[in-house]
Amino acid sequence: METVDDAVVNPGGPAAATAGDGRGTAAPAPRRRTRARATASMADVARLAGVSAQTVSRVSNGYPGVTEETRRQVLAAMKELGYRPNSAARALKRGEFRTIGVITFSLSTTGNVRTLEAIANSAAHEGYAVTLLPVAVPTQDEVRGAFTRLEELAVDAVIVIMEVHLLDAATVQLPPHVQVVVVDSDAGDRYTVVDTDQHGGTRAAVRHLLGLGHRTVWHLAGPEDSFAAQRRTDAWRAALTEAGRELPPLVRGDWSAESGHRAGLELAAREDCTAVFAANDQMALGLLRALHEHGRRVPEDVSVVGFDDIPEASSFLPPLTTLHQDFAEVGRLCVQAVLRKMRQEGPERGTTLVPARLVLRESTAPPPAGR
Amino acid sequence: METVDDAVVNPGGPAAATAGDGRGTAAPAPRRRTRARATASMADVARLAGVSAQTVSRVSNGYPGVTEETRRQVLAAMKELGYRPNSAARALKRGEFRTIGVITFSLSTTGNVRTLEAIANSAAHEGYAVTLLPVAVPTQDEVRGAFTRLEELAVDAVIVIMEVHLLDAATVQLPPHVQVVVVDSDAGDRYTVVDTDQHGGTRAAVRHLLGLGHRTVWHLAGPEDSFAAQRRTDAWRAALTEAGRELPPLVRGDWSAESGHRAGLELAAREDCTAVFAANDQMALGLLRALHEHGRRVPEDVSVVGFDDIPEASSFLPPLTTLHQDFAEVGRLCVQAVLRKMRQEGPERGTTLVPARLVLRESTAPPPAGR
DNA sequence: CCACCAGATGTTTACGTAAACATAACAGCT
DNA sequence: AGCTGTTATGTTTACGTAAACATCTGGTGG
Repeated sequence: METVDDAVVNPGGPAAATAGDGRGTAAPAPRRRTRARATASMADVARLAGVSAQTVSRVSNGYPGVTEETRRQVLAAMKELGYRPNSAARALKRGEFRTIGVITFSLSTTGNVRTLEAIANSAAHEGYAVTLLPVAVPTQDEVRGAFTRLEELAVDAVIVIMEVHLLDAATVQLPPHVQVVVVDSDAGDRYTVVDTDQHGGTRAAVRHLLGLGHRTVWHLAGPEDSFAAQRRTDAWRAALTEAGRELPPLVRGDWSAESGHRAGLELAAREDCTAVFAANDQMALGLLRALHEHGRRVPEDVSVVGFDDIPEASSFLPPLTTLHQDFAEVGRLCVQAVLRKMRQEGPERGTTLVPARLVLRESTAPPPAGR
Repeated sequence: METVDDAVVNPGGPAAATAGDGRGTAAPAPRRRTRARATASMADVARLAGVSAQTVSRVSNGYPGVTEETRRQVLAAMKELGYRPNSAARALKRGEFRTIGVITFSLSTTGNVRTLEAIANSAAHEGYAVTLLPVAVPTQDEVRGAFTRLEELAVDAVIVIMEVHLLDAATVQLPPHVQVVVVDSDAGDRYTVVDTDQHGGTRAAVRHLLGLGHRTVWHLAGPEDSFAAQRRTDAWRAALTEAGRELPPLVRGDWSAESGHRAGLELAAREDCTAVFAANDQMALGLLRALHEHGRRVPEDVSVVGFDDIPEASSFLPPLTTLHQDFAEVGRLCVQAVLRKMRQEGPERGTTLVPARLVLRESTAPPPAGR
């Protein structure tokens, strides 16, 4: 073990003996404790390459002012020792971690997961790492807990994938330099927000169904505490009102297929319901099952449109017409926005919307003849 | 903009003027550049509380040997200054980051996501953060890239959620102290592995179907490069052989519902196929659609069993009988294992299996009378 | 021929924390 | 009283890096 350090001979430093400054007064060199180090440091590389640590630093960071010859030597030494920069020391010195924290509710919804994935990819591309801050239950306490953990965490910025009022309520003070970007929120006046264009997407769905001849469109809504759900509901109302159609009573689910099934039982019982816009694909799946169980055919008797375009949507019975969300783009924009804020190039707040695209499959058709 | 910083008044530090130590010999006090610090350090807290930085450190870490009185004062000072420990400095000093890296393929499969989520939760519970290392495409180059990024990353351990031969092939040298735990692999002889009991689960599925009276069981397999898929296929073969049944030809998919649909078209055409074990629920979904399209009823004509028990499985048409994977437990065990390795308490290698549980729903029944 | 410049390289220092060691105060005992 | 041990607290130092500053070299132009 000891041998490692001992083997590192001073490779003929330029006779630094004369450099005996006034410091080493007495004491016959108390010989630094020779411990076998797990990783090589700049000093080790410097010693082996016969240069100063600073030069190693310059090479490591690709700074100019190093001869090609010297650079080669340093690189060789790095390789020999298996040198890896110590990110902790680097972060301490530089005051930044090159890490983005992502705080989100349980990864059970497709949207969050896909967004997270895109964020991670974009961040990696920009040389940033992503630290995941899971929040088990969407209660204020939990959120506050996550933020408290976050406060001590090594991150330069935070992307929040959830309704922001929980964030507001959690009276946590982030370190002043930590930037925040939010998904799934309407707080564009206070934060930088990136989101799918819920309104436009919903509008496209409703218009598609009305265009097929349906008298009106029912809505299977998501949970009240979700901003996305709320926006879709609002947009649905607006689109119907604008078209001068009757507004059917709202049916509410909680995003899960099971809740879609429960709600679907209600809808299936109503003869006058010929078109349903479900706030996500999972609920649409449950709805499809409920309709099937009640002998109502899709799309002959009832048309269904979903939201999200999860990969399975094309394998539903029948394949689901739905709104495709470009999560990859949302994630990418989040990272861009947060980096811009860190460089103080971007605006402090404002909302960026990513369009949703209607994907036509086989779950929609004109209403039954009689209607 | 600037106002923010300017507004941060020094909250009446105890006239630190007298602290003019003996260092500044000549030069009329070059006055350290008075920059508005973003965060308070231990020294700041110590000054305000009238103690040494070391005492602040002790309080911060909950070490003993501090009077209740002193502790209170320090805590008050911390609160007043909004002190947050600097994790970079801490990591540098301690030589550990309290962070676990998770490297996985695209988060498109339920299993990976759920495992990741459980890992994140368990890690948070243990005071560890999770850094996500996304690998866009499962090529050696990509994996190597991820590991290279990882090498410079601030992590103490790595959990790999993917077939490990890619890891082997990627000739990357992790820093020696970084521990590794693997999911979805058979490399128990070289690594610490945690996984669902693919074999036991598959066996339960096959026995269930045989028990219902089916002559044999067909298998809709996952992609060849997935270890989990391979294990399920092997186990399916073993279970049939053991029962002395005929081994039908293998049908292969790629995990996706779409591939399940394609493969399902083949199966649906065969009259002698009355029972199918699909390697995951998504493919089972596609299979259900294909069977439906061919007028073959489930479960009356064909029985189907899936694997995973995704939340939507209970809303399939019909609700799917499937093997429930306890991803939460897998994730928890990964974290436990990796922490144990870090403390050098655990074995270097070996495999831990988490049982899969057969969930009976409505997609299985005895074969049609004639068969 | 020398002052001066630019580029390459070395030296010092600080980032914030916590281990190791040092000191001080005091209680309990002979 | 004097010794010993215990507890609370302070001081020094090192972790690995990189900015700031210092030094050295060789060339250029007056």
